[in-house]
Amino acid sequence: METTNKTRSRGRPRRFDADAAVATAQQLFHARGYDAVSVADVTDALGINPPSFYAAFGSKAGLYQRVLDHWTGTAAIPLADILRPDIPVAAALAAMLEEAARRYASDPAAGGCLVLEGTRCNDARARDAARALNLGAEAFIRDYIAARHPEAADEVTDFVATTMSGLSAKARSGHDVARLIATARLAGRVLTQILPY
Amino acid sequence: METTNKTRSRGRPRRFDADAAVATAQQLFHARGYDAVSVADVTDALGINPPSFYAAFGSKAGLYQRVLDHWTGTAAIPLADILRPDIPVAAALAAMLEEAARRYASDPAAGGCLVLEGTRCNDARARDAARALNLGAEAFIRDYIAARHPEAADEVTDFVATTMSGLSAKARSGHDVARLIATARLAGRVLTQILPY
DNA sequence: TTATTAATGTAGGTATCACTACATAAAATC
DNA sequence: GATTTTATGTAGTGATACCTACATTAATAA
Repeated sequence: METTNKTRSRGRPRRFDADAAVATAQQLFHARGYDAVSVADVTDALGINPPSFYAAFGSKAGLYQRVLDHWTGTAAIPLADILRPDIPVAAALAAMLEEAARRYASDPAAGGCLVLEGTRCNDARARDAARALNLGAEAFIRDYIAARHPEAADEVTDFVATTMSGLSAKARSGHDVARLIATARLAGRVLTQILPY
Repeated sequence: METTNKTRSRGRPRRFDADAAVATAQQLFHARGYDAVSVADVTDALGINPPSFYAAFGSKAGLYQRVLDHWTGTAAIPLADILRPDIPVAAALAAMLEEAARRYASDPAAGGCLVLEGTRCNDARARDAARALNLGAEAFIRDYIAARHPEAADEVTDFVATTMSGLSAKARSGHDVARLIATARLAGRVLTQILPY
């Protein structure tokens, strides 16, 4: 049994699998938050020593950036699939809120959205990285709404983004998936009320 | 000009005004969050040394408890005034959300709710103290709703609590008072829709 | 004034933080 | 097998976290 090392191009192979390390780090950051996870926690979980960590990731914030990239490709809500042009905007946004509720409560060890929680940490680099990702997602939502309801796009985007922040916060403070979905459905009612098509 | 020292009972008077210190600490905690404020930050702001700090407050978490108590008496949303029995429940809850939006964005240096943000810090004692206060507020809201709409109380309480968490988070990430109020009004529409009286 | 009691200032203790210098070991190339 | 290259293990750096021992100063009581 040997490591795969699919990503090596030339030279020596890596002694530990950086991709698997990113996945492990993602779990840690999601479960405890960026600030509460120390580099020692990560190196212990990976069974490596600090020099290996810094050779691979450069810094704790560098690892977090890698985690966010991995998360975007694997665990992010697929907005492009949910926000479909062939259904009413309100229905799509309501589906997005429900999907958020499901995901935020899906992992009992974690809770909340990795990115939204990351926007609140105390390290400037990690916070800015998470905020950039969140701003991108909100811009995508806004554009989707604006295509059919340009006059309501800003307001409705703020509403759904605020609701998602609240859902993430409540997921972290213990609300289970049923309570989160009930809340998401109530928020969805506003959308069907003000966005007729 | 001398210090008032209203709270001394017997023995030596205090050399610094602990009540004023709590107010200063409240500003620091509200502006930067519990984790990001160090004891050194507090002692520097107060012009005192660590022994005086620990003689007065016992610990950083002890100071935070005092701050929460002070906040309850001065800066908390007056739920008992807003949640009136002589107006429709939906109108009262909508007014509460709007008032939250106003307060969360009122201090440009702070942002968000001191208590809601405190429930997310990394110190167990401080977090539990903030959570206890938050749970008490939510129980008050739930009882208010249940008096006229017992079957909807749990669900609606979750919805307004989640909305307030979202408003606090968005206040911290830069939404101004106008955006927060617009979001609060949208949330309020759901309430008038499902709570007829 | 003297004795007592309380708050302060100086200085430091212990732990943990992110991060690194350096020598060693292991893997690939020749 | 010998050489080169790279990741690793040991150990530790400087900064900062919360908190405290102890001697001193100041304010009250006697």
